[in-house]
Amino acid sequence: MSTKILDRCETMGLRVTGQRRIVAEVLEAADDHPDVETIHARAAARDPGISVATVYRTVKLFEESGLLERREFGDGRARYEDAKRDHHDHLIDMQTGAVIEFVDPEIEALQERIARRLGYDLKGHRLELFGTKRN
Amino acid sequence: MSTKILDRCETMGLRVTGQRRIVAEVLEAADDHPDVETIHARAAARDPGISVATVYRTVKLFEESGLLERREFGDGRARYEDAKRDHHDHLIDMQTGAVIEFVDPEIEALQERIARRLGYDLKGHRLELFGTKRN
DNA sequence: ATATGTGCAAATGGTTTGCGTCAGC
DNA sequence: GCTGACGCAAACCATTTGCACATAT
Repeated sequence: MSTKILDRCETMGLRVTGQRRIVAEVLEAADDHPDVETIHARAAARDPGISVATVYRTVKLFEESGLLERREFGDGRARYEDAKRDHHDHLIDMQTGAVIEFVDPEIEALQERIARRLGYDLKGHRLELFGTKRN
Repeated sequence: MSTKILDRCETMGLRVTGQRRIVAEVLEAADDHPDVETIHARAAARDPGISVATVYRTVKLFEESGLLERREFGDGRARYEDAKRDHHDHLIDMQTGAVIEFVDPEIEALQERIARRLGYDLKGHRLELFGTKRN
């Protein structure tokens, strides 16, 4: 399967509209973690007529279809990124809002180990690990 | 310093009102992670006249004073817990909303190590670690 | 041709705030 | 008594939704 969001969109049998094409391409090109307002701004640069409501509907659809992943970093708005990127986690500076991406195999093991330690059944569920550290 | 929220509230020089006393006691007694609506419900059981606005103002004040810690688990509402409890982190089941508390010294080291690896200055900042795992 | 997507504006849900009144110190 | 807290209702902000019209297939 192609790595492009738009192609996966078609593969999923979703209708390909002008707006969806643009939202897909915006997120394809993004190397950050844009919120809906930002996605809309970037999309509007290509099609000034696109509405925020459509962006909201589109990212929600894409997320439910597994094309995008929704992130919530505690600032009240959702952020999105291409689901097909290599797996990674995030470290957020709550003072500055800076987002640090990283990959650490230990986290994966840790999550599974902790859940297992507590007798928790993992099948089909998504687990989010929230760790806090004050310095 | 006493371990009771109310005492720390006084120590901080905050005015002790009937409502603040109740909110402090509600969170003192809580062994879960109540959101504002829940805190208000529990508080209203003692003083039916207490308003949600006051609960919002109080938990915010307490958080800024370091008496409480605010948590956001991705469901759109903030949750609070006593800041003086032993340090721990959280694992959330995004399907059921189940909150699993755990302590794991590796997470601490991991957070510091990752930030350091990236040349990030930690001083005075609070870092949140967000890890995702699908099963 | 028909089912589905879009834009607009109104509605929602959590949280904040202005204002007049009340209470802690 | 003065400063700050409370209750109420309106305001806010991110997100969702109803409806009339437009468009992909």
